[in-house]
Amino acid sequence: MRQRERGWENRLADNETSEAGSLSPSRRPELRLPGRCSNCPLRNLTVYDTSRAEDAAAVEALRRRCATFAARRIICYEGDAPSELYQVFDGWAFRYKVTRDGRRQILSFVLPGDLIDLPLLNADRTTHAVKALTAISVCVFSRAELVDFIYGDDRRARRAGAAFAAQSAATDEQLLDLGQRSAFERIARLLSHLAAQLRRRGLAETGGCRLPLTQMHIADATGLTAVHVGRTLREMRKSDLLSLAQGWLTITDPKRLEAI
Amino acid sequence: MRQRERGWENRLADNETSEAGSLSPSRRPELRLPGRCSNCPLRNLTVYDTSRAEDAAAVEALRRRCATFAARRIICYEGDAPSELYQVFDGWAFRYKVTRDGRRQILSFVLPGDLIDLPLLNADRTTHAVKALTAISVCVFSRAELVDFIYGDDRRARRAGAAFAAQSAATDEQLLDLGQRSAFERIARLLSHLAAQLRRRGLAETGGCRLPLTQMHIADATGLTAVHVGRTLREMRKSDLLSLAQGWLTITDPKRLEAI
DNA sequence: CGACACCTTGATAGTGCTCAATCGGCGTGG
DNA sequence: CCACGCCGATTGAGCACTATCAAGGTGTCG
Repeated sequence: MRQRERGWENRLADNETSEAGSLSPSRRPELRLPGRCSNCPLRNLTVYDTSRAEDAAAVEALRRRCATFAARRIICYEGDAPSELYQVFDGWAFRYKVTRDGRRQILSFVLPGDLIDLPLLNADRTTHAVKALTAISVCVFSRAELVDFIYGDDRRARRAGAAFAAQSAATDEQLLDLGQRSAFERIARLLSHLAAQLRRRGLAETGGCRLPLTQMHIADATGLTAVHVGRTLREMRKSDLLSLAQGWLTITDPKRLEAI
Repeated sequence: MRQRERGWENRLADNETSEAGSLSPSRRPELRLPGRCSNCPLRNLTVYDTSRAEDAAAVEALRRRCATFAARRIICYEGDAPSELYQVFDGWAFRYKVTRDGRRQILSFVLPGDLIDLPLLNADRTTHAVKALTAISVCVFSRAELVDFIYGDDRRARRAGAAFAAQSAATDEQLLDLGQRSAFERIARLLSHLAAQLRRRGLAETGGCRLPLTQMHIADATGLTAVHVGRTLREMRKSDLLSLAQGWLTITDPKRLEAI
């Protein structure tokens, strides 16, 4: 049975403030902070639709404040019943679960525009922990108020439902990946999926995109070990499929990648 | 790369009518059909709450008809946009996805009381196929009507949301299982989880419960091969943990099982 | 400069897969 | 009524994929 010693990452306390690893200060992009909802670049990517001016105003009135979290900060633990909800504006986080003997599974990465822990709209306890991957900035809402806002109007409730359906489709894909696909396929699909997400949010450049994942994160997301992820990534680089180094992902052969 | 020849099961046409495998007619329970919603034994287990008489009447008015499907009948394919929704009354089904080269992942088993494909409340295409495992009986609703009914009242919409949250928690657990746990653990947890579900629905007896799964189904649900499932099941039997034979599951040592 | 995180590489081991054969049960058709 | 076909379970032998263990290298930060 695999049993992994708790890494340093798991020992971090709530007030950990160190920065993300491998980027030199010059290459580390600075954290952007949320502004007005009405011209938010993410406004048509969220659970609530703020493309109409009155809705944008309503959401902005609902927003309690903005906040930031340092990289590696644990945002919530499994079983918490937070009274506030966070919506990511900039930076990355991830949702994960841990077994009793310390093995970690990353369930999904949370990107700008995503509500951290969507099911909290309909349950009062989280079923997984969340951690900031990079420094992140978020908009903060009262859970009760946001829930009432969304369920106060059936158009909004349906849109939230659509977000649920989308997330459910994504996790179904993940189950297929974890259950049936090889290491090579899993990693290829994870990176390809993340690149697509970033493109949709306008966070990718033509030469590739910033991907602040360590091999350990990829390993925990795909159910592999970091060592094996490293080897597979080398294979991919050698066969000119893609390359991932220094937090930068370049997809060399998008066609072949899609075919996997 | 594993590549599995399409088994006979995948070749079945829509109108397949043969019965489920290994039970002799005497042991095969007969299929029960739905009656009045007001005294439905499943009434507090569904997406809509019919414990109040008026709600029960509303749902019953909404129900178009009852229907049955033969075992092994494919109920819908990935990508379908059905105009009707089914709620299982008796029997088992399962949701699954298939890769291009024929590997199958069972996403979940659908038990009495479950709406087949919950996300269809919020999306118009399915992202997975569904197949009857045994013969099943269902209540049939118009999708549009049921959606309007649920979103027409925010209490009902919230309850449907809670169903979403519950399913999301379940699939998160599954991701942890598939990504991080050994074959032994996965099988133990799957069977233990199914037994708990059946107990909650009053479908378990003290000596165990009926489990109409072949080793192939368990394999596809856990991401293993049927051969390896067989070996692991033998180990479990030998160590007096549980036994599964002839469609009957007996949990010999519930305590030790929970500890896994 | 040292500590630490992260990546890389090598050697070795093990879990679970593949291929193949056998056997019993059930359904079908002569 | 019996033969045959087919599915599902079981077992064995061999191997592939991935994990484990260990060591060394690089870059960043204090």
